[in-house]
Amino acid sequence: MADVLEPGQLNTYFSLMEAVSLLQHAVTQQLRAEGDLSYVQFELLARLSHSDGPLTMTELADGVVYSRSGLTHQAGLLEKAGLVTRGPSAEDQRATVVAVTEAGRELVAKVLPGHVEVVRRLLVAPLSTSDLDALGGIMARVRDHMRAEPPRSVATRRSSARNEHL
Amino acid sequence: MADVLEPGQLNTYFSLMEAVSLLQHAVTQQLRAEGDLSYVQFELLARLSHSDGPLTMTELADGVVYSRSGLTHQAGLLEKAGLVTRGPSAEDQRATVVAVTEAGRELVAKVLPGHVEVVRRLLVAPLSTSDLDALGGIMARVRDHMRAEPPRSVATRRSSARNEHL
DNA sequence: CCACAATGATTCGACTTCGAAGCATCTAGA
DNA sequence: TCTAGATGCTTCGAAGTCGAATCATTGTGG
Repeated sequence: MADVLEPGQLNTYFSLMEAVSLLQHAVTQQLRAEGDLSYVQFELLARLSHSDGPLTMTELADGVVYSRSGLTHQAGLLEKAGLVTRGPSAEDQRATVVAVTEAGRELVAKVLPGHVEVVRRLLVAPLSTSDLDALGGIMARVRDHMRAEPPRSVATRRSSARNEHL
Repeated sequence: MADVLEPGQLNTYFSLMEAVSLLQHAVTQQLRAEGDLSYVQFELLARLSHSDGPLTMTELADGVVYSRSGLTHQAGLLEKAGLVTRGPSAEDQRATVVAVTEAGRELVAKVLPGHVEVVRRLLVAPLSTSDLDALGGIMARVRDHMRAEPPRSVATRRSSARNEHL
């Protein structure tokens, strides 16, 4: 293990960060324009739409934001917009369960095609099928590795399960 | 929209976004802990340290932030911290040229090893050399494609290019 | 039953980022 | 020269994120 990275490895890191930054900016613009949603809001709605039932705030936060307060804020906005509902949990009075409303599902369905189109145009289009397969495998491995790595005192009070899809 | 993305392509996109989000969060923590710098501030200092001479605000902003006002704010903070200097340009009275100070160079030198170490541990470690090479090539291609792609309603008023709409 | 810690969520303040509007300067054309 | 538009940067307000502190509930030990 070398102490210093090869120059090419650093360049890989920079390319990765800049490309994703550009992609993130593009999809953020699209979501704001077509659905008046932030990227996080879209992620939350998509997660709720895809889940079987309502989720608690903690389950919903996992993997989307790095602070609970941020989720509280966004969930409040989504509730005010009529896209989700919040209510007390039956089992645990401390917990708040969040459910997507019909309007929320419709909004996701409305903005999803445009979202996918942006991804297709910016990420999929310039790559070959084998490139995409390779990228998918590589990033899944990196992601899993990071999830497992010691959180290093990240303030997220980790909960039990980890969601896989979406 | 008959040809939506393959499920695997969408998963590639999600893996990419989540992995980079985790990586970004990790390096941000490291920079804040070891140098009291934000990621953008570090990028600006690194860019200035690496350049031959001072840069104008516009040159400095290119590729780092998506708004000029954000750069103005950060440059002000860096100047207040004594890490950069700002002064009028000789050729163009409108322009502000930014130069890194010795303290700025020293701070970059101080935090860079830890920064590289985080990247090595989270991104490089779980991948093989060939994976890294492939990733570098793929992301460089994606990045270049996005840079060329048009509809960046980004406020980057480029020197020679001219945007038609919006 | 009663402290007391752990857990789920919210409130609050500080910081960052962006977009629109504004000011100053440069440039091109009549 | 004079005027209008383009360009460089800053100011200002709105929105988002995070961390620390806080409130409420659950669980545990005496």
